[in-house]
Amino acid sequence: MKIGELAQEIGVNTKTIRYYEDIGVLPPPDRAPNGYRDYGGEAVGRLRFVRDAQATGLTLTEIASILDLRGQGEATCHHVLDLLDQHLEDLDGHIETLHRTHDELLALTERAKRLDPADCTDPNRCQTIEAGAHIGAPSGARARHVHSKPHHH
Amino acid sequence: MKIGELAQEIGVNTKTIRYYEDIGVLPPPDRAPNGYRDYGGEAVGRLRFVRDAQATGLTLTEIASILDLRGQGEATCHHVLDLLDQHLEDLDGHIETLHRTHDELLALTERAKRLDPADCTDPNRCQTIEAGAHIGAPSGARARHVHSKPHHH
DNA sequence: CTTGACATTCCATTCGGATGGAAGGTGTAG
DNA sequence: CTACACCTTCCATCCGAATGGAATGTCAAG
Repeated sequence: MKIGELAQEIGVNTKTIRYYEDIGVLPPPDRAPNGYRDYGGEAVGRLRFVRDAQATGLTLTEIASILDLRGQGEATCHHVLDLLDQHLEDLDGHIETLHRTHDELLALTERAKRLDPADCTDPNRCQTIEAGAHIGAPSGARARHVHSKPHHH
Repeated sequence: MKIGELAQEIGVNTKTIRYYEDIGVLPPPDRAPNGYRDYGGEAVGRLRFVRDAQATGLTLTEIASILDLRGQGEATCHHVLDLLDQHLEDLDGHIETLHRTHDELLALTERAKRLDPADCTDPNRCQTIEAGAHIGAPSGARARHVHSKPHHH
């Protein structure tokens, strides 16, 4: 299958696919006689996994190191396992934060809707905003998570 | 409290806090006579909320539009509500993807560990990789989610 | 045999989200 | 007084993740 078909199947830009190939997230596919990239069926699953893994917060580089490392030996094996372990742990915390904040946002919208049957008539006060103003303030112990990855410059 | 104290409390760089202020995510705090930023207690909750909201995938701009908009009138109210609704929906899907991929990753590491009591002795084959090679391929209906937000350039 | 949809490579730009560093002011402990 | 940590503003840079566009090639349909 050609790059455009793959792109459409997964719903990404062809540019993105070439970019993934450049940075080593996707292996270079075969080429048709005319030089066009020619993908086999596995490519779909691969790409799909990349998007999912990305959604869990893995960077493309980490995903690459999981999927595209053969020929590196023992050290890397441990490295990859550690990475996965660590990420799973992070992920659990992250999911928790998500749930918590989900509930907060939900409460916020509900309150705003209830507050608001008269439909925000005063152009100088947005009640959603008022309602949100004190958000996050008086609610108990809050685990820090977010970007445990420090930016490393 | 001074910017450094706030920063330490939440665990972010002071630069980041000034940056948030610049882009309107945090309101300009009072200033001490010497010009230093002087934060009240609410700032902690605010900043905490920003980090949590960010963790759910809201961009700083969206967070700003939720928290920092008074004086815009009706249109904006609806806009904010829509944004929240939409985001909650996205969030549910996202959490689901996270769970699914969490399970996949977990299975992957487990399998790798089991496969591997002899500890990856062949420097030319990483079994974790082999195990991962077919990942994402033959497992049923997979809801697309990830970045529903198209990049808008 | 041209028109249009798709490819290719290569280089530049965008965007969001920070972070670095210079140049200088402030405040407090020794 | 002098370190020294901390603050200020302003400007530059970095990173990850794409995306845009130019110049060119390929192919199928009319």
